[in-house]
Amino acid sequence: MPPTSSSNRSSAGKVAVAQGLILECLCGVLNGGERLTEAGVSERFSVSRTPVREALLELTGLGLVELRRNCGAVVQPFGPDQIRDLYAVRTLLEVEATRLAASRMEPEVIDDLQEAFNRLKKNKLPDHQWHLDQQLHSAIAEASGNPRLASEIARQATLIQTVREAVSDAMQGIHTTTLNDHLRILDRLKARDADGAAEAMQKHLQQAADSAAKSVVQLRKQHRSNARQPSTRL
Amino acid sequence: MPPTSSSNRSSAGKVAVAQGLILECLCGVLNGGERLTEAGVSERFSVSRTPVREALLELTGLGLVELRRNCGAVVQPFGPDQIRDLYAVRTLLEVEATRLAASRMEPEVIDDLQEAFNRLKKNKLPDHQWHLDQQLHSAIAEASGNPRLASEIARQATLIQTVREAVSDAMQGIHTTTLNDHLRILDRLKARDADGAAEAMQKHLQQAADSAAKSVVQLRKQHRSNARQPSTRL
DNA sequence: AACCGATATTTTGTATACAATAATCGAACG
DNA sequence: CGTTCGATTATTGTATACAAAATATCGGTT
Repeated sequence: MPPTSSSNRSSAGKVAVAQGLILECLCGVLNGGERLTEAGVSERFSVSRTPVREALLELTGLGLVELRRNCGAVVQPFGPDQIRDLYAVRTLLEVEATRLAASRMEPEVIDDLQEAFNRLKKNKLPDHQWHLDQQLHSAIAEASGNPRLASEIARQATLIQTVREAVSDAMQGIHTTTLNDHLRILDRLKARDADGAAEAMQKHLQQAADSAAKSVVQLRKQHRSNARQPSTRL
Repeated sequence: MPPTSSSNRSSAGKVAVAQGLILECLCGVLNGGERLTEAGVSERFSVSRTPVREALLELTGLGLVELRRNCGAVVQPFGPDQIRDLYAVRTLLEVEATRLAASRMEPEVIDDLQEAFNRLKKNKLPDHQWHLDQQLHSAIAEASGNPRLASEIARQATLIQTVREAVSDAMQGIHTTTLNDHLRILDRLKARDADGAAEAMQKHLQQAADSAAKSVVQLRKQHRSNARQPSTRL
C-alpha cells in the first residue's frame, strides 16, 4: 500500500491531519476496526508525531477513533449508517434547544434572521445559504439558555460541517427545500410556539440527515471509481 | 502566587493534569474567564508542556476550556449551575437511550442487573453501588442501538465521574434512594414500557442532578474554609 | 509438545529545542 | 495628542530525542 498522493493537503498541521483522517473515514479508505499507528499517520501526512497525536485526540473527541493506551487508535466505522446515528443525536439536542429557545429568543434576532433569509430567497447564493443555516442553528442553540447544550450542539456541528465540506461536490442543489424549513422554524419561534418550532426543526433535520447519508454513499462511490482508474482522474 | 502544594498528584501525566484542572474548576480555584498558559500549568504540575497541551485539548472536548490560537485557554465557568446544565444534557441523551433500549435490551442483561442490584440491596457496599450504577447506565446506552448516542453518553459520564470522584467526600449517604430508582428503571425495561422507563430515568437523573449540584456547593464551601486556614487542615 | 519466562521490538508517553505567529509595547509621525 | 507602524516579547505550533510500557518473539523447561 504505497503512500501515493493520499492526502497532500496544502496546509500542514494538526487540523489538516484531522480533516484528512475524517475524509479517509468518510470515503471508506479507513474502515472500522483498522488500527492507526502514530508513526504511520505521521509518515503519510509528512508531519511529525506531535500534530498527529493531537489530531487523534481530536478525532477521539469526535468519536471517530478509540484511543487505547499504548495500543494504537482503532478507527470506528463512519459510513451512511453512522451519519444517521450522528444526526439522530444532533436532532435530539437541537429539537430540545429549539423548544427552549421558543420562549427565550430575542425578537430582534428572529427578525434579523428572517430578513436575511428573505433576502436570500430573492438573489440565490448557495454559498451564503449554508452559512446562514449555521447562523440559525447557532442562534437557536445560544437562545436555549443552556450553554452546555449549545456547546454540545456546536461539537456536533463541527463534525457535520467537515462532512459537508468533504461532500460539497456531491451535494449539488440538494438544499433547495431547506429554505422553507428555515422560514417555518423562524415563523414558529416568532409565534413562541415551542412545539411547532420543535416539530419544524425535527423535520428539517430529518431531511438533512437523509441528504447527508445519501451524499456519503455517493462520495464513497466516486472514490471507489477513482481508485479503480487513478490515471483518468481530473 | 506560589506553586505551593496545589495539585501534587502522585501519578504525573496527562490524565493527572486534566483531573487536577477539572478539580480546580470545580473548587472555584479557576473561575470562568481566567486564562491558562501552557507554561504556567506546566510549571504548577511539574510536567512538560506536552502532556499539558493534551490535557487542555481534552478539557476543550469536555467544554471546560476554550482553546484560542496563540491566545491561551480561557476557562469556562463550572459551578453548580453548570452542573445542572450538564445534567440537563445528560438527561436528554439518557432518557432517549432508555426509550430506545426498552424494545431492544436483552432479557438476560436485564436479569443480571436486577440480580446484582437485589444482591446489593441486602449487603450494602456503597463502593460497589456506583460501579453498578455505571454498569446500568452503560448497558442502557449500549442497548439503544445507536453507538454514537452511547458514545456521547459515555463522554458525559467521564466528566460526571470525575466530578463524583472529586466530591465523593461530600456525597456521604446521598445515594440511598437511588437504589429504588434503578430497580424501577429495570422493572419498566423488563416490561418493555418505554415511556415508563424513560420517566423513571428522568426522575432518577433529576435527583442525581440535585445531589451533584449540592455536593459542588459543599465542596466549594469546604475549599474556601480550607483556604482561609490552611494550617488547620487535616 | 505445551507452557512459562526473558528478551527484543514496537508503540506510546514525555521532555526539550526550535520555529512561527499573534499580542504588546514603544516610538515616530501626522 | 492621537494614530499608526515597527520591534520586542510572550505564547502557541512543530520537530526531534529519549523513556516507559506493552506486545510479540524466541528459547528453555516441564
